Amino acid sequence: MDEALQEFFEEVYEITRQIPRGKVLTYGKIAALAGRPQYARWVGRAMAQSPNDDTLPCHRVVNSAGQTAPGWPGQRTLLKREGVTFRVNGRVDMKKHLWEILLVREL
DNA sequence: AAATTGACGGTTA
DNA sequence: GTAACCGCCAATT
Repeated sequence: MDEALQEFFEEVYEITRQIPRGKVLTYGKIAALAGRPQYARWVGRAMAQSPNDDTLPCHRVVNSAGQTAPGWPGQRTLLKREGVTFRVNGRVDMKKHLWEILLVREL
């Protein structure tokens, strides 16, 4: 694993930790917030290898279409449990729950 | 070394 | 509204 990429992963986790209950962020947004707009796929990789840390709400990360992670049905349940609503097509109602963060980030 | 693989995204049809 | 296409880039085959 590349050193810089490892650092990027850490930042991704840090950002993910700050997503409020009932809100979601997308892979692309997180990547951009971490300073690497083109690394959306690596955010996904970061989640895939993330330990089941209770301080890391990785279930609040969906793709830009509002779709939950493939191979992880439980994500839907977790989100619903904290008040996230889904549309009929099975996607998260981004209009309501996308976390609008304007820069910031201290670390 | 070359091709394939993703918890992805924006544009186009 | 959906589906296909192309760009992305380290890791894995």
